[in-house]
Amino acid sequence: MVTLKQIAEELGISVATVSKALKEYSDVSKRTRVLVRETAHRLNYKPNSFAVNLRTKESKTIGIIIPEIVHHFFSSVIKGIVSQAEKKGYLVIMLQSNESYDLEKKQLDLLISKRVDGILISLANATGNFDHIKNVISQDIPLVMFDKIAKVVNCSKVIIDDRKAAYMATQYLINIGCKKIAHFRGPLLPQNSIDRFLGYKQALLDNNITYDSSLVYINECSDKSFEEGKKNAKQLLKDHKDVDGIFINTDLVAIGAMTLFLEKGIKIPEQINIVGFSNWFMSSVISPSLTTVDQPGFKMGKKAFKILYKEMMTKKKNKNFDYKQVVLDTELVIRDSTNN
Amino acid sequence: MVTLKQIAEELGISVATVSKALKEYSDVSKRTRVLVRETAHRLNYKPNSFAVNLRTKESKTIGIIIPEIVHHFFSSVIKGIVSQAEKKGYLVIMLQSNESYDLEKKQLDLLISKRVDGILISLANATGNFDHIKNVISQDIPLVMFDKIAKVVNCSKVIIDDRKAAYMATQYLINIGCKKIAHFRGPLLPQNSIDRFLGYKQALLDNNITYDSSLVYINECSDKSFEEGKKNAKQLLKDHKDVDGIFINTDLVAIGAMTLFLEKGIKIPEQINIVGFSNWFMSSVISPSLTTVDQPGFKMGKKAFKILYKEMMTKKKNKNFDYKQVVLDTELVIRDSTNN
DNA sequence: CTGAAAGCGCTTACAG
DNA sequence: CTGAAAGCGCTTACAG
Repeated sequence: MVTLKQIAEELGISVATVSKALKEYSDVSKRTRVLVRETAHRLNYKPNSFAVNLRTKESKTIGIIIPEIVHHFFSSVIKGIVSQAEKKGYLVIMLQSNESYDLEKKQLDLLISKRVDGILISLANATGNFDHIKNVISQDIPLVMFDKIAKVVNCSKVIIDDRKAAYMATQYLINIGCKKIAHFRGPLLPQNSIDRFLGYKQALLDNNITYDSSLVYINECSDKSFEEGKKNAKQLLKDHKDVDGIFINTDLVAIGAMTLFLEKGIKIPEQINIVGFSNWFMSSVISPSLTTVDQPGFKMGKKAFKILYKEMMTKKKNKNFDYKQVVLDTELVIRDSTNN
Repeated sequence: MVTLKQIAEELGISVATVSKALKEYSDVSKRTRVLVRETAHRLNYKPNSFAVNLRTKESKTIGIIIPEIVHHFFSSVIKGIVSQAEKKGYLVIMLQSNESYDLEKKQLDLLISKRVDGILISLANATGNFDHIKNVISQDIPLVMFDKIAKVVNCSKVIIDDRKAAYMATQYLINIGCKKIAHFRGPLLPQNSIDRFLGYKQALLDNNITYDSSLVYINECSDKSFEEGKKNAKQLLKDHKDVDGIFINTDLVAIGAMTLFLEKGIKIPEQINIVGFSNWFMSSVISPSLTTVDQPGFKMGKKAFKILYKEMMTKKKNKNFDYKQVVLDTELVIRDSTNN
């Protein structure tokens, strides 16, 4: 590999001058600058990033930790992050926590050891203690949480208003005439699962519909969403034959539920109205197509990187930054699984 | 950040000894070793990876370039790579070529500049010239291609036998009695698109069915697969009303086609048998479920990393390595979209 | 405008 | 068993 030294020797000048010429410093003569650049190009010189990192104390690399890669929403977020990062000359290291707290913690350590310039993270469902995150933040390493966040942690965040979105979805079911509305919520722990549930509950209360906890179904295992949807739907039919609407935490679970209903000959939306959450692209494609809350993954990824970038730049100038919380808009996409 | 120097000063010994103690070198007294380790732990010492990289000339990082992140198959491959890499202490930088040759080339340069220890790549559809890849290989940087490969490039590869798999799929359609079998192929360029087409063609020939090029439909734009499936299906109905089987390049396209047929009241599999390719998880879930070729993404990712790892280790010992080509098994998963 | 020098934080061959 | 020294390849403050 070609080094500055070799270019310097080739031209009979010093390494310092070569370095400066390559960086377009103004205190190098035009002649030298041109000569150096030509030689560098001819020898196919590429700066040794290891050395650059060591000197500048930056890696121009960020890390991202998500619970699950094989997931339409998360991969959209990643795409948003990677595309934006590339524009700014940053590379992205990807890690998957597998919804495990221990792994998440270990991976955070890994990224710190690698001395990434910043970290983007969406929490694992199993994460209930946030000391590992706080620890990173207290070291002044820029960190932005997205989607699955911890409200109690003080840092920048990019989210949607899950509560409001769930409220709107439930209100919509009420508006089209549903009287008995069930809710399939996700696992207990993650904040957005909680918020969607709270939105559902609030909408009922505001419309003078008594909240009935037996209408709320939990699905524990998030990597078997489709199956869980079927299971919950089956149970629902046993428990409450007269339910006429369901607000479901995630599209894939909703699709599972719809599949079961169709198998059982129950008509959607005539007998049961269904609203999902996430606007997974399959949801527009299945039959009947699914009414759902659109969750802007790509946009979220872009925004999260932008905030992180600002924090990294501010830190570089040794200034302090304020934490920012961005709430992205969601939209209820009305399709054929509800009776409109 | 704590450095070796600080530990050394704390204990009144040299940096060299601290370094060796931390690395469990045998020529350090037990007492010193223990002392150093305790102090390092107490001060929360983390080696500066920038300095380590510069000295050891490795980054313990690999790069991966894929055409598209938001894609079930590719995200499965990534998951396989990331999980395997983590086991061996490697971090993974992810880049997306967006099916663009120019981007792919630029990103390869980026990774080289970052001095990653190895590269995994699946080619963009637009890539027809392979000099950028050959250039990397000629620099002795370990590189493994997977799934979308270039046959003419001499390097390690992990693939499935697309041709054989397509042959089996087509043969199956023939076996269940199809007389006029169409094929929806992908874009023209990528090797696996070509191979699947050739497998289809060969199966026809071996069964004395005349190959008719008007039965082969191209879909150009790979990020609108579902729509392209519908479009091709529509065209097919106009061109060849009597087709009784279709072998389709990708599940998502197949699902698009099925959707159109169902809309037009055509019965699957009674009127048309459909076989897809990839075994996307939705394919088992839709109605009718889709017969398809299972393409083992997670396994492919793991295998690709393993081969890359071996090459990196061999290179480290300054030995030469032979290129390896691994062909993973595929399986025809028979479901309800074919008449069995 | 150019270059010598120091230093980033580590590792390792070598001397003692 | 310990440590001084050199060096990985850069960047930048400083002197001239």
